[in-house]
Amino acid sequence: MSRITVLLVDDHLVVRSGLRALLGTQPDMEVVAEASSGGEALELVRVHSPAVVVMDLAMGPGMDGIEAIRRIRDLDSRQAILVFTTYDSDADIVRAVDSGAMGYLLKDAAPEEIFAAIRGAVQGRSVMSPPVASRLFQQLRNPDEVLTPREAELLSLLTEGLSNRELGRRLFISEATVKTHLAHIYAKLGVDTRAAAIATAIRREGMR
Amino acid sequence: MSRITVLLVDDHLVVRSGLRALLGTQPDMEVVAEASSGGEALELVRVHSPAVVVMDLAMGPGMDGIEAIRRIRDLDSRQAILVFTTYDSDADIVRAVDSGAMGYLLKDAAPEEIFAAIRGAVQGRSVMSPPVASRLFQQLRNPDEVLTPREAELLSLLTEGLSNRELGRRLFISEATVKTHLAHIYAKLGVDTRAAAIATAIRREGMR
DNA sequence: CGGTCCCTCAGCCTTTTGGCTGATACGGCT
DNA sequence: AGCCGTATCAGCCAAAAGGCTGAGGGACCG
Repeated sequence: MSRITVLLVDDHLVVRSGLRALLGTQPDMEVVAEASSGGEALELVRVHSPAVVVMDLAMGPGMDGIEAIRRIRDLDSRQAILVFTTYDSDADIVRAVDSGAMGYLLKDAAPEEIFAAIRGAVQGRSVMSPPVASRLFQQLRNPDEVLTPREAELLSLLTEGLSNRELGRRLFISEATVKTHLAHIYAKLGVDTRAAAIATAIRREGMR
Repeated sequence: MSRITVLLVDDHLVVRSGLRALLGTQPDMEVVAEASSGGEALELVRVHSPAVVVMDLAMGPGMDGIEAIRRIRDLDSRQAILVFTTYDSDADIVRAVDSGAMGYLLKDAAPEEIFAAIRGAVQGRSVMSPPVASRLFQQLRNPDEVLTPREAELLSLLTEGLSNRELGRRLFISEATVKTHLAHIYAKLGVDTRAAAIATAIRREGMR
C-alpha cells in the first residue's frame, strides 16, 4: 500500500522539523516536501501533488495561509488541506473552512489527533480540534452573535484605536450611526466598552 | 568531552520534537528532558540540572515563561536560560532579560543561530536574534519611551479591556493613580486614547 | 545630602463614550 | 402587501475617560 504523501507549510523551521519527526513515526505517511511560505507551497504542490497539505495560517509577510489555501484549491488538484495553527480565532476558522480547508488543528494537538486528521483528510473526512469544533458549533447555535458585514468592518477599524468621530469619517456615516453599530457589536461580543471589544476582537476574532 | 545537556520547555509538542530533532544533529548537544509547562520545567531542572534551558514564554494557563525563568534562577543553579519564542515584544524582551535569561531567540531563527546561542550560553555569552537586538538597541537610544514595570503591568491589564475603576481594584491603587499611569503610558506609546493604546500594545508590544 | 525616578493620590474641567428611545429607508422573503 | 434585518440618523442623559496642575513619600545614586 502506498503511503500518504504530505507537504508541510510553516514559516518556522522547528515546527516543520517537529512535524516531520512526528509523521516519520507513522509507517503510512511520508513528508515529501516542506515550504516556508505560501508561494513556495503553491509551487511544491504543483511539483509533488501531495495527498495532504498541512499548513499554518500565519506566515510572515507575503501570501497568508487563507490565500494559499484558495490558490491551491484553484489548481483543481485534489489535495486535502489541513490547517495547523496556534490560534483558534472565529474569523480564521470560518475563512479557512470556506476557502476549502478539510480540517483545522491547533498546534497543541496530541500526535494521535494529528495522525487521525491526516488519515481522515485523505478519506474525505473533516477533522478538527475540539476547541475549534466547539467554536463552530457555537456560531451555528447562536447566529445572533454573528456580526453583519458593516459591523465587522467597523470592528476592524475599532481595533486600530479610532474614536467614534474618526470611525464616522472613515466610513462616511454620522457619529450617531457609529454609536448604533457599536452598541450592536458590544451586545454580540458580550462586552460593554470599546476597550473590551477591541480586546475580544483581537483575541477571539483574530483581528490583528 | 561531555555534551551540553539541554532541557526543552514549550507547550507545543511539535516544537519540542522539532528542537529535539535539530539538536540531535549536533554531536555536542543532548536533550535530556522536555517540559510542557513552567511547573514541570522547574521540577525537571531540579532533577536533571541541565546546562541550558531552552524555553518558550507563552505557555498556556498557569505559570508563564517569565515567572518560570525567575523561579529557575531562584534555585541558584547555574543553568543558562534561552528564551525561544514567536514574538519579539519589547515588554517580553526586557522582562525576560532582567529575569535572568541569557539569550532571546525567535522561532524563525536558522538552526545555526540556535546552535550558536546554546554554545554561547554555556560559555556565558548572550546571544539574540537580530530583530530582538535591534529592539533593545532602540530602547537604549530612547529610554524615555520605555515603560516602567508598573506601567507595563497596567498596560497588560488594559489590553484585557478593563475600566479605570477595575484597573484600580486589580492593582490596589486609586483610580487617580490609574489615570496618572495611563497618561504616562499614552505619552510613551504616542497615543491619546485607551483604545489606541490597546491597539498599539497588542501590535507593537505583543501583548495578547 | 541633593537630585532623579517611580509610584502614589487629589481636584477640576472638557471631551468622549455608552445606554436608551425612537425614527426613516431600503431590500428581500413570504 | 406586510415583515424582518440592515443601515442610517437624532436627541438626551449619565458615566467614563482624558488633560492639567500640584504634591508627598520612598528608593537609588553620585
